[in-house]
Amino acid sequence: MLSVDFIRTNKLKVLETLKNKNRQADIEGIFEYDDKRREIIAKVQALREERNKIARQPFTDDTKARGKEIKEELKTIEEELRLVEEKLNTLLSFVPNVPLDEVPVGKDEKDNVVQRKWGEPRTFDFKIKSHIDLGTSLGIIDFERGTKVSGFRGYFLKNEGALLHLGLLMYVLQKLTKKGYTPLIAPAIIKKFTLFGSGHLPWGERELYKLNDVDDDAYLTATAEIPVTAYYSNEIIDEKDLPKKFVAFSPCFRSEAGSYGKDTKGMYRLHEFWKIEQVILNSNNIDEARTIHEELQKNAEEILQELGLPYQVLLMCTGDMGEPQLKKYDTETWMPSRNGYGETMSNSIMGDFQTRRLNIKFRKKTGEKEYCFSFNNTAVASPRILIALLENFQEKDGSITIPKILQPFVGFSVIKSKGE
RNA sequence: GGAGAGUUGGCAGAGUGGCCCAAUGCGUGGGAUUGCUAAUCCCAUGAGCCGCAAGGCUCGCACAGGUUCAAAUCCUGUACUCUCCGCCA
Repeated sequence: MLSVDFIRTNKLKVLETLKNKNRQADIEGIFEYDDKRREIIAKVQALREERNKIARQPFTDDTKARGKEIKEELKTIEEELRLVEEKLNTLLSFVPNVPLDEVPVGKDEKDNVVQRKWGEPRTFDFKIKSHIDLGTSLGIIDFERGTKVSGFRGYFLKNEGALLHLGLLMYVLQKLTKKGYTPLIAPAIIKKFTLFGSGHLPWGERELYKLNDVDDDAYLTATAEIPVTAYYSNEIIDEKDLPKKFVAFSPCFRSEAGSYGKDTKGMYRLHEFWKIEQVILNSNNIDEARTIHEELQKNAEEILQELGLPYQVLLMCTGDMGEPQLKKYDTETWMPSRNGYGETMSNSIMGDFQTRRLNIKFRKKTGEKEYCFSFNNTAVASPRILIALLENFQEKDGSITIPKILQPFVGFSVIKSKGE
């Protein structure tokens, strides 16, 4: 959410953003409804003022009569205000955030800019297997029974697969905790306001699982970003307590409506996965924002480096970033069976877009209050990362070598082939 | 799921229709005093809006409605917390 003031003073930039991010919003309508709103508020406040004055005076028949009038007038005018505000907020909620200057203008993913690559994709001297074949033959992933029990995109992780999944998450949770991030286990059942707050609504409704039959204000979260960003909703944080850094676990649920045909096999696109997410709240200082963004990026890259997985980092163009983002990096990890890089992490500066919706402010030393900036980046998402892990570290005999860093967390150094 | 008791500012806590535009204390921030520390004293400290300023206004007592000329206070619903019963990991 942007403020009307911001949109007024930066109208050209906002219109340009609509074009660059390929979105639509009724800017003139916003101005119109905002004018109406101001006008009505003035009236409402004047009437309330009179009412309050009368109520503090000695009670007479005259005051009673005037009081009754005011009551009636307020009733209609407050209803009018409610409708205007509702309309204004709806219009406002569709205005995307304005990207930073260094973000490339572009139409779609083809216009993203590779920032750097790390690691050489391994060349194999044998015919490689996909994670699907590896997982099945090693007895560590069971897709058939997964879909039997859970449905399309269902899976079981089994034996070393199960241990690897949890070990990875624990490794990352511990690593970032040591860096001073607060570990957090976030709720997966969340209220609607958190989704609106994060910017997943009003745009992404189709992506979400809704628990209508149980509770009409209950959804399954798509990422820990949503509950964790809302953690401080309606709160004011002392500037000296910033930044707030979290490393948060949650299961993630995605209906993937609209992508039925995509990535239908394997562990790339799933309805259900587990993820450790980095979430930071800070002041609205833009230089600090860039620094924090790089810190989040460095954490993610360190993880991939320690795992020994080749990756590339992309600076996302305007057309391929979401509504709330000021700037976004995607980190893509090498996946041999795709013969290419696949997205495994996504790192965003959200500015005050989310914090306005969630009403999260910070108090400066001077006592002034302003909206915080929010940030988030994946730390690790599994099973997707298992694709890279299994495929990159497979051996000729079908076994998998486990990266050193993970061994203490999983309790083995190799997943042995069950014999061929 | 059932029965009962609660919910006032960062915290404690007063207020049971109009003198509440929420007392007081603690905490916090700023200042004075001060070899250092402590203590003491002064100012500020719910949210927001208007104004260059002086100053003014609105909202706010879990949330949402309602009654009333007037609501923290009365009524209804909801959420949450606590105690007990049931169920459950």
